[in-house]
Amino acid sequence: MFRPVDEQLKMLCAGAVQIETVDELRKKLEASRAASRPLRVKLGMDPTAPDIHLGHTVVLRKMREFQDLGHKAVLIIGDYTAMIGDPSGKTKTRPMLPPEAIKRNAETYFQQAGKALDTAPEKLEIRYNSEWLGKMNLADMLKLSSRVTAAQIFQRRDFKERLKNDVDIALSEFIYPLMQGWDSVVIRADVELGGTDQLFNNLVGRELQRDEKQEPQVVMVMPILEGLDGAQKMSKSLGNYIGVSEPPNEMFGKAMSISDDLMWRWYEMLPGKAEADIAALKAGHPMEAKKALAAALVERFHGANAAQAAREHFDNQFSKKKLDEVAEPLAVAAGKIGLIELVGKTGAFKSRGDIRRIIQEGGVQLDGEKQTDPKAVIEPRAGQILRAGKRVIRRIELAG
RNA sequence: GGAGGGAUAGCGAAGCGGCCAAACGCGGCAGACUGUAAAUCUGUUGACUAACGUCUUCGAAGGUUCGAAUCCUUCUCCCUCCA
Repeated sequence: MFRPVDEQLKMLCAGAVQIETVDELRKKLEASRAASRPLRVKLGMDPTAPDIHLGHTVVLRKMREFQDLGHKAVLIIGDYTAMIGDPSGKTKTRPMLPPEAIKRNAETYFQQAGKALDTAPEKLEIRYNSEWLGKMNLADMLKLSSRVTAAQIFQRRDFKERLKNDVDIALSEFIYPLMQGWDSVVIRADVELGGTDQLFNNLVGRELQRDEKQEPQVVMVMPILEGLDGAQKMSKSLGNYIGVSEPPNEMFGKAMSISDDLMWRWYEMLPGKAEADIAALKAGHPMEAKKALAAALVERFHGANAAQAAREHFDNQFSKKKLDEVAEPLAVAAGKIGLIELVGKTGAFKSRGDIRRIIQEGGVQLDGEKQTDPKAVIEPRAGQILRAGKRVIRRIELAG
C-alpha cells in the first residue's frame, strides 16, 4: 500500500526549510509501511483569517503530498486558541475573537482548504481544539504550564523583539504554544507541518509528547511566501496577497504585477516546477515566464479553461489594448452628465475630490481621448469606453 | 504606592498660541518610462467647491483666549525609572 520509504522521503523533504528530524521521519515512514498504518500529519489552522491565500498553500501542498502518499491529514481548527491569538510573527497582541466569528471563519477556512487538500474522509480528519482545551481546568493548565520555563519562552524571537521594543505581550500569549503543543498530544500526531514562524510552537509539541511518553512528532517547517510587495510575508492584514478564491482575472493580474526577482522565488515555492523547467524559463523572456506563472496559479484554482481565458483577458487589456474586449458595462441615464459624476458611477473612487484629481492628472480617458477638464459636462453615447486609472475600464450603456 | 514621559491623519514621526488641513518618511492614487513589470522620475494624498472659500480633524470631555494640535482642569489608555 505504501511506496518505498526512500521514495516517500525524497518527495516529502523537498522544499522544507527544516525538519526535526529527518532520521525520525525515516523511522516513522518505515514503521508505517511495515504496519500498513498511515502517519497522522497535523496542521493547525488559525480561524482568525478566513481568506486562504497562496502563502498558506505552500504548507497545504506539502500536506497534500502526505495524503497522496497514503497518509492522513489531521486538520486542527484552532477555535479555542483563536480566542487568545497566536503571537507568532506578530508585533502586537491580537484581539480576542468572539465565538460566532470563529465559527464562521472556520467554515470558510475549511471550504477554501478543500481546494488544496484531498477531502475524502479516510484522508482527512478535522478537529476543533475546543473539544479538549475547553475541558481543561485551572489545575490542568498549571500542570501544563510548569513544563516550559520562562527562559524557553523568552528565547523566542517574536517575544524578544517585542520586549526590546516595549511592545505589550499579554500573559496569555505565553500559553499559546503550550495549547498548540497539547493538540499534538491529544491527536497523537506523527508529523506537524507549519511555516517557519511556527517552528517554536511545533517544537513545544515534541516536548509535551515526550513528557506524555509518546513518540515525539516530526516537525517540518515550510518557507514563508513573500507577498506581492516582495518585502513582507504574504498576509491578509498587509493586503499583499492573492486569495485562493479570487476570480481568475484578479489572480492573473496580481501575479503579473510582481517583480521579476520575486517571480523566481515564487516559482521555487509555488507551482512545483522542476529545476530544469525553471532554467528554461529563465532563458526566455521574463514576461513570458511571468505569464506562465500567473496561468499556472489560475489553473490550479480555477482550471485550465479559466487560465486560458484570464491570459487572453490580460493580453487584451494591456498588450493589445483591446479595451472593448475587457470593459465592464456601466449603465448611465441618457442625456448630459458631468464628467465627475460619470466617473463616480463606477464606484471605484472614494470622493469627488479624488476623481477631480485623477482627471486633472490625465488619468481619465473617453474612447482613448484624455479628459482633463474636471468641469466638463458630456453626453455619453452607448458603447463608449471610459477609462479611469489603470484598472477601471467601463463600456457605457444607456439606460432609459 | 512614588517620580517622570507620552497619545498627532492608513502607519511612523515633526509641530508646542495665529503663517497648521498640520513638515518629513513609508504606504496609497495618478502620470512619464515599460513587459499593467520592478526600479526610477513627476504630481497628488480630509470633505464639499470651477474657484474664492467653507466645514470636520491632532486620545475624551470641559475651560482660558479675538484665536488652541499647541495653555489650564478632569478623565481614559500606554511607557520608563523607583518600591
